Amino acid sequence: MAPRPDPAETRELILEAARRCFARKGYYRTSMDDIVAESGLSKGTLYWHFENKRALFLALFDRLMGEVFAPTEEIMSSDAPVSERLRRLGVAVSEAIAAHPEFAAVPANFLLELWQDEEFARHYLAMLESLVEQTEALLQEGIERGEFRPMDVHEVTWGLMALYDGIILYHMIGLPGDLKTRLVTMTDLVVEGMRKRDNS
Amino acid sequence: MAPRPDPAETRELILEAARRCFARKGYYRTSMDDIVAESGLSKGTLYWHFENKRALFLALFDRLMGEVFAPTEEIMSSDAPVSERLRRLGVAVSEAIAAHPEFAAVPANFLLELWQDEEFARHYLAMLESLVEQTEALLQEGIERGEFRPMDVHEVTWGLMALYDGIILYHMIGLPGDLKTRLVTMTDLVVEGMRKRDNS
Amino acid sequence: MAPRPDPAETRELILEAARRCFARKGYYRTSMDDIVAESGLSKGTLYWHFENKRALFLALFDRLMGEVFAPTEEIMSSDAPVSERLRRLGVAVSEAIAAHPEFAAVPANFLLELWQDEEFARHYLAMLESLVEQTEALLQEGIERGEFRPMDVHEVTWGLMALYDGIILYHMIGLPGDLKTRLVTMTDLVVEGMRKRDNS
Amino acid sequence: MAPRPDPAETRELILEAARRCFARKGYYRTSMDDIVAESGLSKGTLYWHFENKRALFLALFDRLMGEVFAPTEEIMSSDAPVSERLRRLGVAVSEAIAAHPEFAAVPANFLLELWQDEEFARHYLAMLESLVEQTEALLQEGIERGEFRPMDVHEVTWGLMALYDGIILYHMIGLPGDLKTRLVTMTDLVVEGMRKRDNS
DNA sequence: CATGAATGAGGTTTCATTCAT
DNA sequence: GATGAATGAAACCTCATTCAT
Repeated sequence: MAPRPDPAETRELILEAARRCFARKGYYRTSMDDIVAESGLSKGTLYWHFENKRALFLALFDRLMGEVFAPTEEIMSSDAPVSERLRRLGVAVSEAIAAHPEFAAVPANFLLELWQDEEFARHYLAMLESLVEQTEALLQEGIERGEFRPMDVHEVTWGLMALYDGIILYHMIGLPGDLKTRLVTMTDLVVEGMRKRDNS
Repeated sequence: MAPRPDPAETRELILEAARRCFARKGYYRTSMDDIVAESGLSKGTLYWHFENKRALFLALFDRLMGEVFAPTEEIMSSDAPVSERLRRLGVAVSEAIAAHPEFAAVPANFLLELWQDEEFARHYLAMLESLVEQTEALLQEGIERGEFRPMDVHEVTWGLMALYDGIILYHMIGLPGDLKTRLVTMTDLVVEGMRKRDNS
Repeated sequence: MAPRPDPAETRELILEAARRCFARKGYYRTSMDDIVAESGLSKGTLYWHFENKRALFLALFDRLMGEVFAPTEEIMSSDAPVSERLRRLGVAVSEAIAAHPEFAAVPANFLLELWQDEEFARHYLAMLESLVEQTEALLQEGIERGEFRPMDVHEVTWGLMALYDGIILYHMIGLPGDLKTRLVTMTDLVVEGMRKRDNS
Repeated sequence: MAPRPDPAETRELILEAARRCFARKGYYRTSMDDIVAESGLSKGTLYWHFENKRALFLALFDRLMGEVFAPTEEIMSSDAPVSERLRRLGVAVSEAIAAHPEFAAVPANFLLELWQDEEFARHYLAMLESLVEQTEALLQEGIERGEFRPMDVHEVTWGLMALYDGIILYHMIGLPGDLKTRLVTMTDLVVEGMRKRDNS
């Protein structure tokens, strides 16, 4: 007899296949048949595990965001100087992406769907907001410790997010340059820009 | 029969209708039928003026990028301090986008939905590269004038591009915050980070 | 829902519907919608079983050619006089065509509408060549047995093919006359023309 | 001022362009736009000279058939032996085709349309019948002169037509071999098959 | 006579989803 | 749990034809 397959494993196979497909061709250009072919499973199985294409994408997104942001919490709560912690964040993110080179495209795709899709939008914002809160607290700490000048912490936090997403996006679409170098360079510049000057 | 319309005007009607549609629903979710309905023209007319959906989008993209980047040249070649010119760039871009609220989504579409498309990618890169060259020259001038510390001009230029695209993207997808404020705030932070310190 | 039908049977239904449609209107004038209507199936089903219209036609063609040429091998390898075998071939072909009155138009379609198509041409040639080889061997045997005068076997074989296809074509397009009579009459004339004369 | 173009010349240009297009791609795959491009004229001009695509094709067909069959009358009414005249017919046809290598495909295309198009059918049959009558008379003369055995003249005439069309068709679709050789070889074989034997 | 933009019905194909087995 | 054939709406695109200039 064929060994009865483990459902959790099947789910895994689907997610991995979907990850490869979405990374290769994006959300719209990936068909369920593509994922069927990539996974070696059947169409019915896909629909048994995931309600529809969107739900499959959403599940994948959750897991990917988890992997990318897993190290952040630890870094943020260390007691190194804030500027040092920010730089380490850049390094951590770039390493997470480098470790999964092909999956990295998915968040960009996600934004695509997000934009004008209520369900997605709520989902993504929730995720982003927790990250924003942590970063705001980090910057605030920097100010209180006297590392940074006073500033609009909320504004700069969103600016940093946008900077990171922009750099990651450029990386995904194959623009030239090294991801880690660019993340660190730009983080350092912004950190330097925030730093308290002796004469100020 | 109806009096013969001016072909150039027809082309315009199509582009405007397409702009509204793409801004509303994105590239993939907009069908040629949507544009037909929005324009009030016939499908044959659309295909008479544009080879296919992709070509229509590309034509639209070109024109939009032109509008957004039209003011940059003038700003870049002024003789104000480089840091001042950079800040004005941010202002100019945000105003161009604000002036055409509904069209602005199109470039984001381009990046998000179409980066898998070789033809599109080449097209966009060509456009970006000219901007990169100008910016590199600007930063170089800043260093030579003693405004900025020495740095890897190429790297920072791409980082600035990514920063701008990230901020614009966040704006397009409706994340909270004011576009101009954010562009200026972040530009200033980076400029401050590049600035030559008295004691360095 | 309807009880699950047998896929092989579905394929059969499609082929039969296509056969009727192509016979009625030819390849180009038959739309996939025509075949959908004729088969009572859905468009998706057609495309599940056949990659595209061309592939459907090709599959149909293969089967029809198979039916028409099935009896040839047996006839060719009998030990009757070669001239007798050639005449029997004509009879067999005309009977195969008469047995499937409505399908017969498809090969004509093939030749007339699709000879510009590389893929089709290759396909047809492969089929024809095996037939050509057999016929060449047959004529050669006729010469060696002293039934026929020496001749350019290759040239005459292709001439016979063309004769048959011409006659079948005229039959398909409804020109007057009886298929079998004409095939046999012309075969006999050519055979007579090849025959060794006592005084030569 | 531009010299006013001669309408007859324009008509000629259209027919020549159409000939090239139809020969290249067949009737259905040739679009009016193809002919517009090939001719360098405008769509309106095509429709001013010809009512529609079909009428254009028909006009072209007439002229081509005229060119191919122009020499037949003279040959048929010579007083050479009938067998010799038949052979000359084959030569004449092959030379007419060789002289216009690219137009030759059109008659085959014509048959395609003919098949199931009443208007075309009438047209083609009228042309063919005049040829059939001449050929029947020729064969009859051959019998009366004692060159040929008695036979069903009508049947053999249609058989010869089919033979010629088959050979021409094979030539058009690019099957191997030389057109003239094949026409002559097969004509001779059939003539030989009709010839009165000394001992019969 | 000539032009070419405009038309719209109709073509082929794709694809997310369902459901009997 | 798993399968894969079946569905049909909807996508993109073609093209013969018209007609105001």
